[in-house]
Amino acid sequence: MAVKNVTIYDIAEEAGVSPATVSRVLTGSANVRQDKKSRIEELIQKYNFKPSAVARSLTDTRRKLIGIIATDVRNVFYADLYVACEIAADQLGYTVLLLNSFGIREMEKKQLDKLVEQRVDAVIHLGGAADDVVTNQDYADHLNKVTGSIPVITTGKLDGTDCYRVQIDAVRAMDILLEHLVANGNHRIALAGGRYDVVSTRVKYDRFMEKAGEYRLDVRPEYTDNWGSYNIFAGQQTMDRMFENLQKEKLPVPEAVIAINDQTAAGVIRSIENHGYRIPEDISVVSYDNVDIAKVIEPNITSVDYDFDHFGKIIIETAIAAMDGKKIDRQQYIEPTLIIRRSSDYHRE
Amino acid sequence: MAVKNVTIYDIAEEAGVSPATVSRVLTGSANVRQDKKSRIEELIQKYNFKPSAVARSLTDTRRKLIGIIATDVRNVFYADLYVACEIAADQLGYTVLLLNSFGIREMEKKQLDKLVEQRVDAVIHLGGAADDVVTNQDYADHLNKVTGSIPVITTGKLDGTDCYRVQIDAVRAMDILLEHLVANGNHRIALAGGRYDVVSTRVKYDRFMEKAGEYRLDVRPEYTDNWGSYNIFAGQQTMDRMFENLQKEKLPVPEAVIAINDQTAAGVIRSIENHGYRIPEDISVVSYDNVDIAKVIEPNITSVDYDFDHFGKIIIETAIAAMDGKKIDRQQYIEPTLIIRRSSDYHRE
DNA sequence: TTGAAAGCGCTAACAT
DNA sequence: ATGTTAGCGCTTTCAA
Repeated sequence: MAVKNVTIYDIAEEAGVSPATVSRVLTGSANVRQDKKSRIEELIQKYNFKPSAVARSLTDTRRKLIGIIATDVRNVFYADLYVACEIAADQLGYTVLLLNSFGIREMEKKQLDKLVEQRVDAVIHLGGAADDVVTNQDYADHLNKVTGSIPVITTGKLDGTDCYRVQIDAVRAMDILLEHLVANGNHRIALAGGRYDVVSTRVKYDRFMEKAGEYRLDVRPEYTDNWGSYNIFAGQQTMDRMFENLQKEKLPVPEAVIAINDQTAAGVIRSIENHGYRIPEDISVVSYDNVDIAKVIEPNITSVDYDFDHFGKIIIETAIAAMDGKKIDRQQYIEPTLIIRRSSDYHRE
Repeated sequence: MAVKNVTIYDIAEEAGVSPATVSRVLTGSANVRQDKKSRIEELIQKYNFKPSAVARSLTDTRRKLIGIIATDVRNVFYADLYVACEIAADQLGYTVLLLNSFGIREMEKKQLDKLVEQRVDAVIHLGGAADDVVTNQDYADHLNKVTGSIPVITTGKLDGTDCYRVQIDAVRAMDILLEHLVANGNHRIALAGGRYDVVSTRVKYDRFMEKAGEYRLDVRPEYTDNWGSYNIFAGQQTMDRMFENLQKEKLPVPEAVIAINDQTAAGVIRSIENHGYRIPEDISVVSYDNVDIAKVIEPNITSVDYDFDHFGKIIIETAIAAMDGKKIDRQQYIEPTLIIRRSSDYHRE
């Protein structure tokens, strides 16, 4: 434990060269005579010497470290996206430092400070404050203090800050779902789950309303205003409540339900089955994210896919381009794709 | 972007004091006259100055950074444990650096090197090589090169290395399940899922066999040797296969199934229902880990809980104690608890 | 209570 | 091709 770390000086001394020469073979920044080079490399092997990234980044200015603030990696959506970022970063020679905020604003600020102290080269902000329909001013102020020196990339939006947005095209995500459902003869379509103050959710809602006329949808608050959360329990509750309201108003059950994500869809499916309806024959169910549960639930769920690998890659590339001072769009969109599965694979008359 | 970072010198100059004094108020390591102190603190506020953890740890030797190598955070088990570690570390003033190995040995070595370069104060190894019933010698050698200077903590085992083990008491975990099942009149008990070369799985298997006589269990390979993986698909396949084999041998279906984890149990449940049996009336199902899916699947699954918060805390405390050179047990056990739910809440005659 | 100065491990500019 | 030197931003003796 108390063993002193080997340094470049130790190697230099034993090899009978200067520290600079050792540094040169380490970085490959300049030519070194073959015999010296071999000698040095042997010593490096012998002591299993790894140059300190800490000392290195003191001069380098570039730390090769990207910070990520995520709401909670225990949520598959963030886990998938985080891993995609980690892999993309690794391939470009960067390391990623993950910090969770658990949806707590104070925590987000604290984690941001931690990243600044670590002198990360860029900050990636997933969820949390970036999800707010109206950005928290206090957080924006806090962010603006660092945004001058470190580029910030987010998948949501942070109004009043100078950040880069790489986001799912939520409008398109709603469109492909509607096209699919309408093409299958569904016109009484319900929305389930999600919070009204989350920007990606709101965009989808607004788009649904925008398209309702064109597609001749049977729009009523009983079908569309079923807010909730993003998990399986909430999904089930939300759907139970919808059934209750519909019965009260003597309205027919929907022909299709668009759940805000796959977990919610799983809950919705449970509720529908508990109420004695078949999926997709009586009611079709579709949702967003295409995470594992969509492939696992019975029936398998039709879901909108974002290609996380690609998503993460774009995020990391944007971060690196931004720190390199390259000109890049402040706003980029991820194209969603529809994966059709049994839960909606049914044509209604 | 190109904005130069504020340093302790800038603050010192503007405050009309020496850098050392600024450092003193930053660390609180020595008294500073109140008026100077206030002046400095104001400046720190004004520039939103955060001392560089990089420069700091160049002198400090202590980086306040703990590295974690996990198999894959997209797996809830690791996500839960990772988050518990992150929280525990944060409370003790440490930051955690997560790297995934995706079960690839080469990747594990590479990630370990990355952590060494980052000069983490300790390494926590979750899964991967630490899960092997017989430790990979190559990896052990690689690890031994660092283990002299950095303490390594694992939840599995790494034979031939000088690491600390904080592990779930797998023997006890099997015992409480057996006690519960036998008390409910189950004697024809099957095992489902898991790989034979994973140490925690093997320990459970061995313990089951050890206890079989005492509990008068109906032991046959058709019931006990149903190896598989750790996910829902594998769970379903494994159970399907078991049914097939039992029918072939004209053996009765089991009264209870112990699945290797909750995901596997979810698959097992699906298979059982597909075969027309009721849970728990015809067959009880129990499993390990007590992650979300156990509370969500219908019927809810009886599962062995490890209290991840506590588990993570012990891991982090062990890491810190080890780097402080304190004497701690090389092997510590996490006590499992049984959470009884509907999937096994049935007394058989 | 405070400042000057050295040092942490590395890289890079400048000489040679 | 290689060594010397300065410097990165901080902490920590050592003096005063």
